[in-house]
Amino acid sequence: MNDARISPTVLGRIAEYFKVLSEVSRLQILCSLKSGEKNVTDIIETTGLGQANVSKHLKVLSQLGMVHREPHGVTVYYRIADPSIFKICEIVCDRLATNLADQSQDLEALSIFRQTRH
Amino acid sequence: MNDARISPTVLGRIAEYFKVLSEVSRLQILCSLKSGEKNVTDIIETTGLGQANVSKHLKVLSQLGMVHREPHGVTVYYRIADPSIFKICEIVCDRLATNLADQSQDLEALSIFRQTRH
DNA sequence: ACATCATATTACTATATGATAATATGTTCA
DNA sequence: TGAACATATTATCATATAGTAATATGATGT
Repeated sequence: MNDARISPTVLGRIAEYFKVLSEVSRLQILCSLKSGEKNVTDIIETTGLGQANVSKHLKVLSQLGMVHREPHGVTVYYRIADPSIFKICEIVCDRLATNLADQSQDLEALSIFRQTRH
Repeated sequence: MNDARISPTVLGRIAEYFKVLSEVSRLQILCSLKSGEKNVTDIIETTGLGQANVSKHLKVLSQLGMVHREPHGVTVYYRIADPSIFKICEIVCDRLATNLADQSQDLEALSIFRQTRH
């Protein structure tokens, strides 16, 4: 009934969270960390992204608490700090999959126009 | 072990989905539809956003299959087409809440520095 | 046909940010 | 101390897009 008006401040936090997840490069980085802790050089290699770029993205990710930063001597290790990210991605993937399925079903419905030649 | 390299195309789709959810205005619109179907004028009123702005956002939302568009005569009704949005938002909110809780616990830990005056 | 109303589109501006090259910081080891 | 290396920062450019005013489209009732 009532629309449970959520304060713009809270919506802003949520939007901020989604914005971090809305870049392919950052998703690549998160995926590369899914199998476990990696240092920056490893991340650069597995993602193919530029060094400065990776460094900047890692800063964003760690500032929002999505990854955990742990320096060891001269190298710095990062790991996923917020596994709920992947649960969220799963839901999105499911949704995208069903969308695609619906679309292909629509296409299937058009089969009545197909010429049946053999 | 292996990082299950997801194709950039798929990651792009996922990123696109998150990008749509990463704007406060669009979250406002989605929230205003949570209680049920609304026409554009209603959405404009409940969100306080400009008309052109709402119209543009609704186009984005419906093109990505998040809302469903249904014209009735001169007015157009929109409704949530993808309720999994709210499940996702819930997870994010939980996460933000625990983040805040952690932070306030950190603050609490600093209490050893507090002067105990009464 | 015309006036009215709801919604959509267009054109424009201002702002944000992703990518990258160059440079800086900071650590280890000789 | 100084060289070598890993990571971070800065400056810059190019691109994307949110907001808005003005206008267009399209349906309804007279």
